[in-house]
Amino acid sequence: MRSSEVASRAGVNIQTLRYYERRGILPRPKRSEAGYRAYDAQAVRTVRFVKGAQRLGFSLEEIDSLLKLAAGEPHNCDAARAMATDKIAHIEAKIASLSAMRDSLRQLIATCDRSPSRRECPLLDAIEDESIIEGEGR
Amino acid sequence: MRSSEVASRAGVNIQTLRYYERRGILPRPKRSEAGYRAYDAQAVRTVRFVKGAQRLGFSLEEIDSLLKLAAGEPHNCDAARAMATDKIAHIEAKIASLSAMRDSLRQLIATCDRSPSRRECPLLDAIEDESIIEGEGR
DNA sequence: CTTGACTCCGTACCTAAGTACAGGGTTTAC
DNA sequence: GTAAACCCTGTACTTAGGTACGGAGTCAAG
Repeated sequence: MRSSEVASRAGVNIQTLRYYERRGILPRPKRSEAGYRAYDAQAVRTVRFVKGAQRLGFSLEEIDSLLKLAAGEPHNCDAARAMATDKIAHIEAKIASLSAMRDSLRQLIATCDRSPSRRECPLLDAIEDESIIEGEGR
Repeated sequence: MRSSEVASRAGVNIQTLRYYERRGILPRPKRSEAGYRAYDAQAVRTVRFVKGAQRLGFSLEEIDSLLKLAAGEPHNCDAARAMATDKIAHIEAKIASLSAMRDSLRQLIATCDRSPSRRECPLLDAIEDESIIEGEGR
């Protein structure tokens, strides 16, 4: 697959592919005789994952570490488990905040026939400040 | 409460408060005789919400619309309900992706005593491309 | 009554994550 | 065999979301 095909299938710009390659997020693909990049189908999946994870609030650095983890790095099982456990904690914190937001909005829907100031939507309190103590989210 | 207190309580820079004010995300607070900003406790909650929502992948523009919704805008109940319903759909899509990511990582933990290449972690497929058809996420 | 710690404003700068451009080679379709 | 439509590289620009800087006013403590 050539650059433009991967790009259009994954819904990104061609330059973005090069950018990800430079960042080490997308592996350097094989090249044709003329030096053209020849991607496999995996590349599309990877890029889609990256874009999706970004929408969930992950930085490229975090996404990079998720990709490495999914690819079998680190080799050491205990280390891999520890990393995965840490990621899961972060993810569950996000899920908890989102669930609380959803519940607030449902409450708004239920009470929105009242005067606007009397509507109930405790959205501001939906997000507990769970920073997870700088345990770094790399 | 003066700027520095709000900033430190909410864990942001003072300049960030001014920036949010300019963006219309934080309401212009009352001023002291000398022109100093005098914030109420609500400001801290608002800023914390903004930072939390950003970690969940919302842009300031989206966050602005969530804040308005929570504050009783639009007045019209049907319009407010429609907006809230739309937000909920977006939020649930995020929750679904995050849940799938978490499950993938759990699977990794369960299978990580195998050789790294034999570990199972379908992380790349965890995020369905649910863009919600440009239904705008304002 | 001055020193240090705060505030104001406007403007300029920074980082992350792209995106575009210039100047060049390749491939395919007529 | 040449134009359209690709691709390459390196470098420069852009956007969102801040952050810092300069010059000036304020206020409490010694």
